[in-house]
Amino acid sequence: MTRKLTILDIAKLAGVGKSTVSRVLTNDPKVKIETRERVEQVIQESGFVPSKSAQAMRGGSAKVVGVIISRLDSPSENKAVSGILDVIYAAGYDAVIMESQFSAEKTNEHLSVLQKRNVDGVILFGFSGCDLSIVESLNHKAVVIAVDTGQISSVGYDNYGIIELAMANLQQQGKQHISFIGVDPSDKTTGLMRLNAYIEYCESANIEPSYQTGQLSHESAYELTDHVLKPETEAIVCASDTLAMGVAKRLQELDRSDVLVSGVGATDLLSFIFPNTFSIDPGYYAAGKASASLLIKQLAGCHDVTHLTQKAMIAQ
Amino acid sequence: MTRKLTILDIAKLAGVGKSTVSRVLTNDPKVKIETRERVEQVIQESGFVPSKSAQAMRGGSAKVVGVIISRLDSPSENKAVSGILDVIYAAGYDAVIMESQFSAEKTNEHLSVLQKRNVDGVILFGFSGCDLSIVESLNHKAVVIAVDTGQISSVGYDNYGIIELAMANLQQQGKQHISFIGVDPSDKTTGLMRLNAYIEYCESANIEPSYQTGQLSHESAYELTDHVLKPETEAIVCASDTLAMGVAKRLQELDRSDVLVSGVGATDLLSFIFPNTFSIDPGYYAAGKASASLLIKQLAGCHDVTHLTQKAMIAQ
DNA sequence: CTGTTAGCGCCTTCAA
DNA sequence: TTGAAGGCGCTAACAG
Repeated sequence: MTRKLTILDIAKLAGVGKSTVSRVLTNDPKVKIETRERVEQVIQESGFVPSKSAQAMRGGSAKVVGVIISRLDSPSENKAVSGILDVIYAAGYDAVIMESQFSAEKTNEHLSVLQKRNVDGVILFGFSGCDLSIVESLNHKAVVIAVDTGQISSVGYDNYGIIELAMANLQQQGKQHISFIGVDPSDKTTGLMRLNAYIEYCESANIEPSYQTGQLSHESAYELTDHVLKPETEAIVCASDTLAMGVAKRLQELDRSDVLVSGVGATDLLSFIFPNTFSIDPGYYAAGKASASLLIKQLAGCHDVTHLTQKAMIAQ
Repeated sequence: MTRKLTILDIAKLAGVGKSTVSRVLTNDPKVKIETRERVEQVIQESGFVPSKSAQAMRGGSAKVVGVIISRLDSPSENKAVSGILDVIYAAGYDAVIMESQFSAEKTNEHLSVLQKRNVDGVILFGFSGCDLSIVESLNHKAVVIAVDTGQISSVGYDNYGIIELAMANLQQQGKQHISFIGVDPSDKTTGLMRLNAYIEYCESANIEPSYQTGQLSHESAYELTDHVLKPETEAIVCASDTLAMGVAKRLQELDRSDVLVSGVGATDLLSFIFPNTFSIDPGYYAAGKASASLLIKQLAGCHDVTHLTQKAMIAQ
C-alpha cells in the first residue's frame, strides 16, 4: 500500500498549486473548467481521498452528528433512526450511533465522547429519568426525541392523540366496552400519558374505564389480560404493540375472537398473526426525519427552540 | 459559550509550555507529578476538551471504526451490533454505523466516506451480491460478517450447523417426517447453504426431503406451508424465525398443532406466541463480539487473515 | 483564474 | 523534566 496521498501530491501530479486542488475539492466556481478537469482526472486515477480529519480541523466542522438511541433493538427507534439517517446523509453529514440502554450515566458518557469528537450536533432519544442538563448546555446543537424539555428543541409523539385515535376508531366500529393495558406510570410517556389519555377519553365518551399497567413485555400483558376482560368487553387498547401481542395471544387462548385489540407501533407482525387487531403508528419514521431536519436547520444558524409533535395515524 | 480552548490556553493558565500539556494528555511518564497535577487541575476547571480531529490528524488514528449494517431493523444484526459496540467501546473506539440496505452501491459509497473519515477499521455485514473489492483493498483494517472471502478476515455463521442442529433436535424427539421452508437460493447463505444443509441431512438420515423456498417474509412462508405439509408431516424446519412465524401461523389455522416448527434467530416472540416451536441462535451477539475483537487485534498489528465460524446453539 | 502564505490544534523531536 | 520549533493535510485570505 502506497503512502497516503495529499493535495500536494495531486497538485504536483496535475502541475498546479495545492490551493487549486483544494478549490476543486470544495467546488469553488473560480477554477478554469479545463484545469478542474485535469485535476479531477488525476484525483480519479490516483484514488486520492481527502482527509476528513484535516478538513474537520481546518473548518471546525466534522460534518458528523451523534445519535444516542436507547436500545438498538427497539423497532420504534429503528424506524426513527432510518428517518434520521436519510435526512442527515442527504445533508452531507454522517452519524455516530450510540446506545444509552436507558442509563443516564451512559448517556452522559456518550455525550462527553461526542463532544470530544467535535460533532456538529446531537440527537437524543429521551427516556424517563434521563438527565438533560448536559444536553441543554449544547443549546442549539441538539434535538431530543420523545420527551419534552423547555430549553431545547424536541420532537415528541402525540401520546394523547395515539390513544384517542385508537379509541375513536373502536367507537366508530360500535365498540363501547373498551379496556386498556399499559405500562407502569413511572414511565412518563408510554406509561402515564397514554394511561391518562385512556381515562380522559373514557370520561368524555362516557365509557366505564377498566385498565391495568405492568411491564413492557408480552408476558406482562398476557397476564394482565384476565384482569380487564369481562364478558361484555369488546376491545382492549394497548399502550404498545408488544403488549398487544401478549393480549391477543391470551384472547386467542380464551377463544375471545370477538374482542378487538389495538397496539401502538405499526408492527406488521401483529396484524399478520392476529387478524382482529390494528396498530397506531406514532409516526416514528417521520419523527426521525423531522428531528434531523430540525437539527440541521439549527446548525445552519436558526436559533429558535422548536417543539414539534408528531401526528399519529392508523397503520397502513 | 466561550471560544474553544486549546492546549495553548491551558498552558498559559497553568504557567507551562504547551508541550507539557500535551504530555499530560498523552500520559507521558516524564512529567513531574506536581506539574501534572497542576495541569490536570486547570483542565478540570476550564472544562477543556482536546480536539479529536486534531489528534486524529496528527496521530493518524481517529479511534473510530465504521460499521456497515445491511438493515437497521434486522433483529439479528442488531444483536451482532450490540456485541460489536460492547467490544469496541471497551477498547476506546467509537462506531459510526451506516445502513447498506443490501445495496452494493450504497455500501461502496459508505466505504468511501469511511475512508475519507480516516476510520481505523471497518466491520461489514455481508450480503449476497455485495461487492467486496473495495473492502479487500482495506486489507487488515476490515472484517466481514456472514460471508466468506478468502482475502479478508471474516466471522461467519455456521449455516450448516444451524440446520443440522434443528434437524438433530427434531430427530431426537422422534420426528421423521421433516419438511423445510427457506428463501431463494440466490441468497447464498440463508438461502442456498441452509437449503443444502437440509437436503444433505435428509440424505444421511434417510429422510424424504420436502421443501420450498421463497421470499424472506411471513407471507411467503405462510403461503408455502401447504406445499410441504402432508398428513404425515411431523415438523417443519425454517431458515429463519420470520419464516417460522408464517408457517406456525398457517399451521395454527389448519389445526395442525401436532407439527413442530423450528426457526433461526432466537426471537423470543416466536415461542411466546406459538408453543410448539423452537429457535436456533446462530450466535449473533457472540459473532459481533468476535468480529470486533478480530478487528482490534488486526489494528494492533496482527496481520493474519482469520476466518471464524460462530457456533450455533438452541435458543434459551 | 491561480500560486503563495498562514495558520487550525495537536504531538514529537531537539535542545536546554 | 521542560520549552521551542516544526509539521500533519487542508482551507482561506492575499497577492499576482
